[in-house]
Amino acid sequence: MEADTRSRILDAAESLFMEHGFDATTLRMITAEAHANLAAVNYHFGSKEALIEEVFRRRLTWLNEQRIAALDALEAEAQGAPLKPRQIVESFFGVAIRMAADSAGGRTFMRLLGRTYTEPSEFVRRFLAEEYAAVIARYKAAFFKALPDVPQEEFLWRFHFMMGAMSYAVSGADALRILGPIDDPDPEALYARLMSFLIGGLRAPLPEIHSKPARKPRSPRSA
Amino acid sequence: MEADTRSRILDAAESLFMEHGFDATTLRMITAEAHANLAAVNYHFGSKEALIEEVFRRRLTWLNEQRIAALDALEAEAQGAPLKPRQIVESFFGVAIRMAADSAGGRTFMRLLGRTYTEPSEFVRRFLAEEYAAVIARYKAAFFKALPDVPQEEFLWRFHFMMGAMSYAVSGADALRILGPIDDPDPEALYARLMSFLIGGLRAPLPEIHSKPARKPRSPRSA
DNA sequence: GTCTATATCGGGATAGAC
DNA sequence: GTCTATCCCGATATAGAC
Repeated sequence: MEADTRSRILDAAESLFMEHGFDATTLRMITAEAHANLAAVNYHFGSKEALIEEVFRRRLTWLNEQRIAALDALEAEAQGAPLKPRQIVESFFGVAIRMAADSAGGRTFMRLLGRTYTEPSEFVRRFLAEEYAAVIARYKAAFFKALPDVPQEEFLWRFHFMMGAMSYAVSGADALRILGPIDDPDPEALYARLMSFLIGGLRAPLPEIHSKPARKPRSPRSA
Repeated sequence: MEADTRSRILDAAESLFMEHGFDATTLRMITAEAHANLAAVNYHFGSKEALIEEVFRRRLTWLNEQRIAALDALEAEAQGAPLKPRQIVESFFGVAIRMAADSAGGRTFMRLLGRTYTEPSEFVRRFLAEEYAAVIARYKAAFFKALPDVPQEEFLWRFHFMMGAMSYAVSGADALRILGPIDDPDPEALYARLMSFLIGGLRAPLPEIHSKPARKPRSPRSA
């Protein structure tokens, strides 16, 4: 608990960003929680925006390195043969679920990341795209090789859907409570549940793209 | 485009909330976009918080009524027999995808809704839970009847995962662009893709809950 | 119902002592 | 590296004329 000021600020910011969002979180809240002085943020990071970037960078870099290392290991073992989809899914999302299971800030961070992924805030999304570029390229290649029968565009959407399911998975029981009372699952169970679901979705029969022109009643624009 | 002031404010707020989030969106931005006076928000809605609620209410009430009507129709036709999972999924998520396909504010609203669902902001989440209570109860019952072999807790998680996939689906190409360049799909194609994925996930083999104690390398807490 | 003007507050950032 | 004090800005909300 008594890390240096810089780390305490990052921990506090991560937690408060998750709970209140970027804008609603003030530097005053952060420094109060971190038992640091208000001016310390600008001293250590230069600006609030730079602090946000650093909150992501310190964990995301590590996370994606783990993913690439996991893929390296799988591909070395396969000796050029295509991997099983299940292996690829497990290596990509497993690393994330494991981080989310980390009792320290890992869970908080993964929830924050999932929420941020769809936020339209220009500067955060550009930053994320850069951080992800390398790992995405590797996994796309691995998936395309493993699933040659799935059109690439179809696969990209399924990957996107998987990210959505994963994001809600780590966002956890808080959100789920809208569906009704439920226990917070232990991480192993959550991992198993999510993997079944993801593999099921990934391997589902391909859709008929020219499908039904679903009835479309007019939606109201005002009360 | 020349609706009354109240509607113009709701339209502008919906769009700006989606783009910038609740806190980053100021009443000044809203009234400027709506060609209304700054004081008009407080006159028509009383406060920013009440405005936020009204933005959700005006579309969500209708959306969930459609869902219940769709389920009523299916159950009437089935005459007491369990529905097919596919029918239930299509009626719940189909209504949403159709609203998202609406060229007016529907798409904006669905994106906003998906993002808000996992936001921890107390007051919005409580509000959403109330708005959803009736429809969730109905759909839970229908699913439990249709899938008696799936444990209820397992199903709730799968429902939650489906909501996540759906949320990312409507959040659309903006977020997907992190995965690489891709066309904005036409709504029919998106609908077909998502349904395949959701059904595949919902019907996946049940996970082994006592599964592997995934290796857990330590994650870093600071740079 | 719509405007202008303003009260009140709290934000990010910085200067400069220690 | 850490503090106090402060600048400057823009936020929500309201008062009161029209």
